[in-house]
Amino acid sequence: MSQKIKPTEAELEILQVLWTYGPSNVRFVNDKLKSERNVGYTTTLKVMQIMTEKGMLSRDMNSRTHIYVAIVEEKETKNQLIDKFISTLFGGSTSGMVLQALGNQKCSSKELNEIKKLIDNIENTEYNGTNK
Amino acid sequence: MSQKIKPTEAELEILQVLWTYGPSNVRFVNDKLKSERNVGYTTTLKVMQIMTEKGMLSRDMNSRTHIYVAIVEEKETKNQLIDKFISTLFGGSTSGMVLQALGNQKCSSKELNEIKKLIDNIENTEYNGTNK
DNA sequence: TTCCTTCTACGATTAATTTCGTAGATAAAG
DNA sequence: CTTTATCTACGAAATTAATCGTAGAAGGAA
Repeated sequence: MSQKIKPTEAELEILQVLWTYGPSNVRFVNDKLKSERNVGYTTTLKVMQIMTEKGMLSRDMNSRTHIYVAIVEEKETKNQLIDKFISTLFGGSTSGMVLQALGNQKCSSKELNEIKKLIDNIENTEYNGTNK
Repeated sequence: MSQKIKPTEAELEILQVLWTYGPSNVRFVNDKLKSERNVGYTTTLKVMQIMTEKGMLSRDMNSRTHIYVAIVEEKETKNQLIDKFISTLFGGSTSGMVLQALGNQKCSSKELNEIKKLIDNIENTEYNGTNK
């Protein structure tokens, strides 16, 4: 069983950068964050240090400029967040959430087809034990 | 344009109750919350009072026991939360989020069919102007 | 009326998060 | 070598959220 991962807003933004671009130093992460909103360098540094203490990140301290790596896994973390989101807002109904998301977001027909394809996949593997 | 609605965790729980059961007093809401986790009566009272100040709720103070009503709309609020969720975690890709949600949650085949039906609907109305 | 329960108001505290300033070390530039 | 830029460490302030205790009003029961 995996421990409960509960990143704060600021932590999530940082994880996004590390998941997207891979191991990075504080300067790089802060630059990425600043393209979205205003945030000071030492603020980002501090949060990343705290995340390291919490075990979300690890860092290579060999060079003066530390390189940080996300330890928490992207897929697992996002799944956990989706889970919580669905259970809080949609009484645990995945389809309820999906219906609302699809009903109100713009989604290209290509994307819609991908989703249908996935659903077909799930339905087809439903009885051979790879999906329960 | 609607103002930004940003309920906290505790506030969301309360909204859920009010959306589900309609106008309620503090006692009722607190009882519902307590079926999920431990929370004191005055805590719930306080949060609901704050929500009223913030304009999320209104209340009928005619009787001694105040009746609270959710002012923020369920659908609109959830849409806003989904939007933020998708943009923070999936770079704004609705299908990305849906794929991950469907891929990792259990969903009955009945639900999957509902989703497919909805997709078909969207695709069919895509060219007659009711959906862009 | 008297006692017990329930309700709101309000203040205060705790806790978690976010933010940033400053100091000191190291590296790079001149 | 001296100056300037950059980095980490650290402390602490500012914000925001969540929790609860207590007081006093109001209602109901005996």
